[in-house]
Amino acid sequence: MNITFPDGSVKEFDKGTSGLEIAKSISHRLAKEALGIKVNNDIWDLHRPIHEDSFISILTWEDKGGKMVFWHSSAHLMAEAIEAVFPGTKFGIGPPIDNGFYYDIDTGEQEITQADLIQLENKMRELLAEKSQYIREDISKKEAVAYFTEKNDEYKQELIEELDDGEITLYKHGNFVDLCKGPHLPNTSYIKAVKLFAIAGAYWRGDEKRKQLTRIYGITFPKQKLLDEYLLMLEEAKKRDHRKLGRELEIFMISDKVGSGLPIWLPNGVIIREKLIEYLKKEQKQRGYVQVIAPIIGKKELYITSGHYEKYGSDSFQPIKTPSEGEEYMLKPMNCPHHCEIYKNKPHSYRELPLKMAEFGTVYRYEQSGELNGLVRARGFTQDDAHIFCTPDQLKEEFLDVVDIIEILFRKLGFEEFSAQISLRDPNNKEKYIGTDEAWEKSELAIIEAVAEKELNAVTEIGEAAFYGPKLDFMVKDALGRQWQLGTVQVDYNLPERFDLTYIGEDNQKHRPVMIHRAPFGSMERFIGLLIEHSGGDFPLWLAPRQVIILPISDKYINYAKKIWKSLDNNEIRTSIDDSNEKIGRKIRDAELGKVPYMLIVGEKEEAEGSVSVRKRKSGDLGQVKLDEFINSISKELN
RNA sequence: GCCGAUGUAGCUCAGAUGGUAGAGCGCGUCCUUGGUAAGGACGAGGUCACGGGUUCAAGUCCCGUCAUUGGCUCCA
Repeated sequence: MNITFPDGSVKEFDKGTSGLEIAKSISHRLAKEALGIKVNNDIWDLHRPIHEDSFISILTWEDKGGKMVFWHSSAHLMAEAIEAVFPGTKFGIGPPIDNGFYYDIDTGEQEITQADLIQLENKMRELLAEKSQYIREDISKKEAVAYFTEKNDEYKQELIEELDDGEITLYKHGNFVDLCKGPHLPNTSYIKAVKLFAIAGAYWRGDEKRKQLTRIYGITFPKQKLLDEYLLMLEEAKKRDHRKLGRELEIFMISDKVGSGLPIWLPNGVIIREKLIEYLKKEQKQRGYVQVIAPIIGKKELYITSGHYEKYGSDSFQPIKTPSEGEEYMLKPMNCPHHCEIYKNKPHSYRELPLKMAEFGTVYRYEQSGELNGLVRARGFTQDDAHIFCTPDQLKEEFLDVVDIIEILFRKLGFEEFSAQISLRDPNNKEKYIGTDEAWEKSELAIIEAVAEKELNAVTEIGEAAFYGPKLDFMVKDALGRQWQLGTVQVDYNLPERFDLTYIGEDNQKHRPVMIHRAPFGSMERFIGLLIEHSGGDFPLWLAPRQVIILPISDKYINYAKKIWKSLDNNEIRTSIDDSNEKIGRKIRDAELGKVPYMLIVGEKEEAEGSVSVRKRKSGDLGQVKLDEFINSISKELN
């Protein structure tokens, strides 16, 4: 049979040759590193014989597929350990995930706690040393049902029910047998380092109404060194946690007494926030957006009209009642209903469209308590919202313009790597959505074409659209490679309908405009939370709350420091003076930990020459320059 | 909302088996007036999240509430 390699070369092998044998024929090293083999479009066990002409690639730790095989096998190993330590445990599912694997289990009466993880880890180490082979076995549905019925494992039984006879396989290793389609490592000894992390509850099959199982998360590696690096990375992430840095750098606070999920912006945070807003406003103004400001409450009827009350009313902050009239007002959960009312304030001609209405609007949503997370998930937050009212024909162009803004913003903030997700409707399930086929086709096409034109790296998800229109979401990767969902662009046919929005067309007839909702940052809170973690608190100069700090060598030079401060302040450079009674080394350390981009050290020499000694955050001493020179260069940097 | 963990000074954390609270950092005062990542001395800070209960006695044990946190579910 002919085996085609990823580089296109073809080599002949005997029928029944396994992936491992093919790897060996290439190099000893590859055979050692191989974890699985991709045969055509499936991943197979290395030991599984190949009988037909195939395209193959050998998967190692470097491949995502290789890691998946590795972690899937690790999940089985953990299951074996669990069964040994907690006999009678029933098993749900145990898949690999982006960083490791988990297994959902039901230990019945036996309670499993954090402390047991150590024991399980030890058991896993013991088991992997046994070098048990992972053995694949085809089994009939009847046999499979019989096996798991006897084992009294109703979860596996349920999974089998949904499979067709003839496609059921078991994997055995050591003392553990699992219903599993594989693939797996040749044997357990590939796993060299084990770490179990956490116990969590997880609903069986993700269904809130079903039993909650115990989920154990773990990660394994083929080398101890890789585990050490991973743990180090986790520590780094912890250091960058926006909740920790947000407190230390006095960006925001949360007070139990004010309410959970309600971040309060401190002066340093306000500077960052206002700078970002200023930048986006400028960008929007150039593109013809107009700013509006709506109140943060609105009558309940407004949200009944918009449909939000019906859908979210009972899970929202409940209505505010007026003292006498018996009217009910709600905290606004979205800005769009207000903006629709603004649109209706006067009749519109097609000549005015697109109308781009922007507001940094603060909204309140009663997020579930378990979801709250610093700035990243809050109950009160400010969207960098805008609604574009346009004709269907203008949709694509407007979409492109929005994508353009998002790109510019992300680049400006140093997120070079970002991707997008196109969410379309499920054409087999049209009743879930509102709007005509024609409108959907037009708007989906507009998004797809806009994405293609911008050459965005996008995935398409069918059935993920909102009920009122398709959308495009943007994801960025932060400095540690973590994905965050940020900006969103959504097409909406629903609200124009509900609010009966119209414009007069060229034909002198009334037409329905289309609305685009868009928020490039998503929310100021979420975005700044991400920015904190991405930058580790080392904000770019233009956003840094304190841009320059003057460090006098001793208090003899405080007067000179004040003079410098005045010059910098006149140039709108955010400057402070460390007039504490400390030595220069200490002042530098404090400024460094305070993440101030520039330190100006001034003493006898500097005062005599009208200069400053510049020290840059993280890079150190840049030498002595004239004050004017420094102001020039920093102003240039800020351009 | 659900499962697990946690809640002690502004921050980070110690406080076996119940006997009336401690460190480092920060803060204040004083000494020191210094040249590129921590100068020194002294001092002030705590209803041990809150509410009940057990006990002669609770930071410590039990119950409840609130909050934080790791997940799950949800996310206009």
